[in-house]
Amino acid sequence: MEKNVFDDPRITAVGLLVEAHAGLSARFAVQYEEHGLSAVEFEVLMRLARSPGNQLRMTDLAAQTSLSTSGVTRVVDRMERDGLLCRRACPSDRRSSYAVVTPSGLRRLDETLPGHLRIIEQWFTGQLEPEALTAMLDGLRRVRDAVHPGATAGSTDPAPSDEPPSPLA
Amino acid sequence: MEKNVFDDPRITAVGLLVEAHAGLSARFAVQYEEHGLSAVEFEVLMRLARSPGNQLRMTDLAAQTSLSTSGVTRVVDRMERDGLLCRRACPSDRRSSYAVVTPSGLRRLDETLPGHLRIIEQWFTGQLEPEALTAMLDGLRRVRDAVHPGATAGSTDPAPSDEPPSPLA
DNA sequence: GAGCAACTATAGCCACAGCAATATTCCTCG
DNA sequence: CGAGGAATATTGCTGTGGCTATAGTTGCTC
Repeated sequence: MEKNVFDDPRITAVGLLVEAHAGLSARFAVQYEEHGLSAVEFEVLMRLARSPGNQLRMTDLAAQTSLSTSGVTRVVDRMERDGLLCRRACPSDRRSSYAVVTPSGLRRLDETLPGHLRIIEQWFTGQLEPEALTAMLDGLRRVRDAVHPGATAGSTDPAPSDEPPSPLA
Repeated sequence: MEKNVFDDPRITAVGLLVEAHAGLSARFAVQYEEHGLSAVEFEVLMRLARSPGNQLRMTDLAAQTSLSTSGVTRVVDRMERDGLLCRRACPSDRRSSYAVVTPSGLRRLDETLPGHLRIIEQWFTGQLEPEALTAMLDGLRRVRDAVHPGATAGSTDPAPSDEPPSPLA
């Protein structure tokens, strides 16, 4: 009997992470759709709504999401067309424009958030006792801090902007 | 001072999961690329290589990956064109075809796996002491079992096939 | 002040994947 | 045995997002 690489505990570990993430994302997606949003649109709304003035420069929005700058252009195009966002010229730098959440966008987010939180509680945080939950979250935080999303390549100290790279946590 | 929804611990929790996953996936992606593979191609190779006969019916491959059946058709097209896979007619059911890993595909996987494992260890499993790691993995397993990837909608008992739905863990 | 590099947003082009439609094959029931 | 329905793989169409080029803007250097 030869050793089977596929049973390697490291493979198992990433499998758990990937499948937990995928399953949760799928749950989120169906709930987003109930409110006419996609996952990226929801994330954009969240990032903007938590920013001062409900707005963010396109570049900063790209840095905070998993999108490229051109990707942000397209998403903002769609969401502006749908009335959730609008563009605003940056007074101090004519290269930049702000994406601003409209009242309609804020309303949409308010409608979507309660169900979102309910899903998180039902399928994620509520699945574990408090100690187990904090243990898992501590582990995830350590991993997150290590891989540091935003520092994709092996740069020593990216510091892409003044904003904290991961304000979500 | 009003309560800020964005500081809700549930939001923080999913943020950790999402960012840890995203960061790790990004690390994986650059290593895959060093060996001319994409993430889905690597996953396809893994799923096939661990299956008896290094083969799987297209539908079963779709069920085991995050792809739809048409998605599998395209991926297998590309990988067959690249010589990593080949199609084989199913003798017992002429509707089905097998995707079979070629020796070249197995070689590619063998070349890619060591670096993959190294990345997992460096950025994921190696970031935590053994007890913290198992605590986190136990939590992830509970969440994974709850959301049950493959049962996307609210069906009570999907049981899509005889195969275990998540052989990765 | 002129020149030049860096930055910002966008548009063109392409790859990828999902949905729906289609063709073929299998199975079950009458 | 035949008909109808389920299953399987594929293709067309579409939406999405990344990469690169481009145009406009800023700031730095000399």
